Amino acid sequence: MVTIYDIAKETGFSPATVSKALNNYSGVNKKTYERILGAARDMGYTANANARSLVTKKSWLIGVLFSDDVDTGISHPHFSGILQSFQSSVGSKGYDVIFVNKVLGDKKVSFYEHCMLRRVDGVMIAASKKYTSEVQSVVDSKLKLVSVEMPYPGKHTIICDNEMGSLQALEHLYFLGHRKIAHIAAPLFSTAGMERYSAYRKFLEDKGLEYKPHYVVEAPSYTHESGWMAIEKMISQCWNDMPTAVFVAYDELACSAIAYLQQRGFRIPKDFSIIGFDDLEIASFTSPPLSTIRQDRVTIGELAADRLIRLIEGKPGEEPKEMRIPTSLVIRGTCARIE
Amino acid sequence: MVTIYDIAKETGFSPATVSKALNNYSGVNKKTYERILGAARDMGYTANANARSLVTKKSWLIGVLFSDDVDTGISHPHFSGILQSFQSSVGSKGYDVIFVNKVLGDKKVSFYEHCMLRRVDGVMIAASKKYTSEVQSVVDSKLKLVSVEMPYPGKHTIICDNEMGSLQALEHLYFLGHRKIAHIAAPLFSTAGMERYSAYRKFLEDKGLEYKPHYVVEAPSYTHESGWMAIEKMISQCWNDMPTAVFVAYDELACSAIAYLQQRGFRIPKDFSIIGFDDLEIASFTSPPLSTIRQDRVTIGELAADRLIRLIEGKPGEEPKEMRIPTSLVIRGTCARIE
DNA sequence: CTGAAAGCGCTAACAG
DNA sequence: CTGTTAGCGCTTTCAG
Repeated sequence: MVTIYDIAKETGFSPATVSKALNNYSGVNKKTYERILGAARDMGYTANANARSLVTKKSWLIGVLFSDDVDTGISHPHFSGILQSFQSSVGSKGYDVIFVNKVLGDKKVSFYEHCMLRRVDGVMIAASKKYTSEVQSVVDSKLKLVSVEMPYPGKHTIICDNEMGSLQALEHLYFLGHRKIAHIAAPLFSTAGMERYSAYRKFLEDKGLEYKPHYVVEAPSYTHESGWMAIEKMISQCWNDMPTAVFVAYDELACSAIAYLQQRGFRIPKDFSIIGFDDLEIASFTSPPLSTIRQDRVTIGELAADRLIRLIEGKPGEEPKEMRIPTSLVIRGTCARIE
Repeated sequence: MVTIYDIAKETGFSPATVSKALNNYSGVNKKTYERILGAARDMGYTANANARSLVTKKSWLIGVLFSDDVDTGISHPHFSGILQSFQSSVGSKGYDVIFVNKVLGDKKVSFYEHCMLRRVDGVMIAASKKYTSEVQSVVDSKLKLVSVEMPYPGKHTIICDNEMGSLQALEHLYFLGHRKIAHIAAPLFSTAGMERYSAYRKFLEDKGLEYKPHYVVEAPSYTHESGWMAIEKMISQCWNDMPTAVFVAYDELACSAIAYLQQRGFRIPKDFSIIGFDDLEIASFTSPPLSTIRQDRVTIGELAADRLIRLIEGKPGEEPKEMRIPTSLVIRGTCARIE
């Protein structure tokens, strides 16, 4: 492995000068600069980030923290969309992303310890569950952080405007003449689940519609099966008072609901109008394609990256606050005017 | 930031002993061990991975290399499934994963340079395109590596058995009585695209079926739109000699094809039987749900992790070779017996 | 079982 | 403009 000492020896300059040249410092003679860079290239030199971080106390590493469970795994389409955008944004500023896990080797290491071990410059939190002590320990620490799935007081939070989105969905249904609107909620321990449910309640109240407990089912998780169970339960408990439309808090649950209803012989949107939330890729592929609320994952990722880097680099940034990213209504084929 | 020197001072032992205790070395008195660990905990000590890596020359970092384009981005469902499994496997052995990009800060850094800068212990390559010099430079280097999307001679490759899968799909169609089988190929510059296409040709030959050029369309990319264009082209060029079934090399393309055909008034599977490849999540949500070939992403990720770590740790491992992971046929609703 | 000393590769004053 | 010196925090011989 070639070091700056090797280059120093080769070119006759001191390690210090070599370091300066390699880092594009101002006060270096053009000739020596070129001599050094030439030698570095010829000798196949690459800087050692570990050594550099040790002295500069900056790792150029950002930890991404997410729960290990299904909710926000890497392969979760919503989260991976945000991650993709976040990763490429911070990448363009020179930062690498590492995943922060609870498990590291045989030892179980806490999220916080993992972040410290790697001396990350900042953390992006994408955990969706209510305060767990594990996550809380990094929130309470001095680590710079942004959050993208749930708000933490006093911290930058870039999160979708769940109320706005829910209202867009509900207003759309209302506009189409629906008054008997049911709701399949996402797990209420998650921010998204809870906020969308609250917006549903608020909407009913604002419109003077009666809240019927049997019109609401909470899906136990964000999965396919969960959606299936939820709609099944809903149909059975609404048998004597069927809704005409259902606002489903998550596209994947909505897709399962459609599949279930169609299998039971109901027609979508003739018998039931369905509207989802998130605009996952699958929403385009159901038949009919799912009307839903789009979340701007690219913007969320970019903004989170921007805020975090400002925090890290001490740039004048806005005060840490909760930013709500607007949603938009995507009309496809699962909502019909009531007859 | 508390260091081992602080602990040494606090406990009265030397930094060397502290280090040994913290790392569970054998020759340490039980009493001192406990004293040191207690102090470390009380003082909120966390090791500095950068300093450690500098001396041990081991970073516990694994680079994941993928093309920046749509094909294998983090949010690509196939890739993210493998990544998820890979990440959690290596994580349990103490390794962290970083994404290796071409862009890092303002400078464009090559994949290889990025790996070197971070002194990664190994690399997982998930690029699907034919040899690009960028990727090639890391393949030709001394970096330990495994590949999961395309084979590199002399390197561990864990990849799905595309021929097996294609044959399963084709035999299924054949069994259902189809003889006029078309093929929508995935981009032929990718391993999967090429191998599945080759298997299609081989199958025709083995069955003594005629190869008709108008029965084959190559989708320009792995996207929704691309699938739409491909099926459109196919229908137009087959107008006088329609196939009864089409083997589509990638689920997402297949889903678009279904949507297009249905919109044109064709019935699936009555007018056309469709079978996909990969068993992405969306395959369950089309209507009818898509019959397809399942790839075992979990196994691929685990095996890749295992092989790479063996390589890194110099454990007795098998010779680097190409491992083909078996596929399985998933029968759902898009293939029917010909009438 | 414990400690002294050296050094991993690099940067950051501070001189010259 | 260039070099000297001193660490960053940790591990690793090698003595004791």
